[in-house]
Amino acid sequence: MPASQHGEVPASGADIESAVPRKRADARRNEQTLLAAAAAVFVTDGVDAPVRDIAKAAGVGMGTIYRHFPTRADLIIAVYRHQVEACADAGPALLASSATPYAALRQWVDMFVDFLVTKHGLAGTLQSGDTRSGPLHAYFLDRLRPVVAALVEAAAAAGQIRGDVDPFGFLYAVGNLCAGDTSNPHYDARAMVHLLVAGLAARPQAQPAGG
Amino acid sequence: MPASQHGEVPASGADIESAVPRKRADARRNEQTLLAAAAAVFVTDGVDAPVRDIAKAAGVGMGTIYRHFPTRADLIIAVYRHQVEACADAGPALLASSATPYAALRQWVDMFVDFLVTKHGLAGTLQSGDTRSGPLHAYFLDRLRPVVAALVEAAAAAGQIRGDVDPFGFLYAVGNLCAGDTSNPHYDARAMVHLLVAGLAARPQAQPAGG
DNA sequence: TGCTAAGCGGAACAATGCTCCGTATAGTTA
DNA sequence: TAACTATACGGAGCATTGTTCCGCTTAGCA
Repeated sequence: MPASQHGEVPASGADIESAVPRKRADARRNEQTLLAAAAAVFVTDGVDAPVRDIAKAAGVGMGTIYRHFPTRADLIIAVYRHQVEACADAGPALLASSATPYAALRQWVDMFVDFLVTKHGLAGTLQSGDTRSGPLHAYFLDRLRPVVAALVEAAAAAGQIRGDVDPFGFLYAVGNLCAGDTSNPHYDARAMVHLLVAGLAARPQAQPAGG
Repeated sequence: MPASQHGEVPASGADIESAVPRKRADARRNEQTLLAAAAAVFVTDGVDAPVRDIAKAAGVGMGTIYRHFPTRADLIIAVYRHQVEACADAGPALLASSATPYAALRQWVDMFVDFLVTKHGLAGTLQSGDTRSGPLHAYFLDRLRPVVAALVEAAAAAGQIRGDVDPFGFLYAVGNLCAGDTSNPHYDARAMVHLLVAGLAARPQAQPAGG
């Protein structure tokens, strides 16, 4: 199957001639500089740092950023791509190594939450439905939804969680729970996600939904 | 007791002389016009509508908006104050009328979620930790936290939910779950909140929290 | 060494929250 | 009724931020 094959991306498809004529050396150098600078700025100022600050940190102009990364969201994707891929790969691995599918699901969620919570503002950018964040939103969800779906379906098949859980909605919900003021000492995103995951395993009972 | 006494606000404290010298007639008229216009714009364009649009809809200038409402957030608070107060009042009422505290909690959460979900963008504005939304954030949380705390504590005392639930965090979490792209047909905020509430009632089990 | 396409920097544009200040007027007083 | 002043108003303007545009520079090649 045409799986992910991420990791090193030397010259983005060097085999297919004519398609990508190989970038100029300074361009490749700048791309790496930008990724490093962006990662550093994201750590100190959060993912919401202005594009200008990143350009300044990298010592390049605005135009250079936007030639390499069409939008802010694309830059964010590029910076975190490796970690997202690692999360995606961890799903099947946990499913294979854990005692039960539900245990795998819990571990996977813990890993994902750790990722989101430590990247200040990332979860927020992920959820905001504005046009600009579109690509980021789509990338995360497209990449991770199948992984979550496999975990959820396995746990449901094993009878460990209810069978009516929408994987997409669940993933989105976990992201939402990690959004907002992450530095707020009074809000413990991990605890709330644990509650949500516990709810997954609870036997569905008649909800007095008044609406 | 100096309770809320919201609803009509004739001259904001007519008894205390000198403190508030009673606004001019045109000012009072404009404030009402603004509230109505803002409410209408929020319904059609969402809570994130630009201040300029609201000014235009009300037929006033920017200055007029900002004299009446120091920030965007204050305007939003004013528009939804009645509904927030209604939510706050519903807490004790449900606790008194419901069969069990947990049932009251569930019903209250349903009511709150209905409120948030139908006001496009409100939950998002609520959570975003930026300075501008500060007042809104603070108002909602300060007003509703005690209500949720009473519900949660009653349910915990009755042994219906776990005892280690932080009311603040729970309220914040519900708000978060309602944030994001509410119009996304693939995301059902109500269902996710139900999951969270179900997790409240689940017996705490050893979480393999790796951290 | 010279040429050209690829790449670069940063000014400029658009959107948006908010401030400032000159002008208009409600309410009062003579 | 006329004059006066505190109050209120309108909207231009400022600051921030994502994004685009375009003239200048330079890597890579002949």
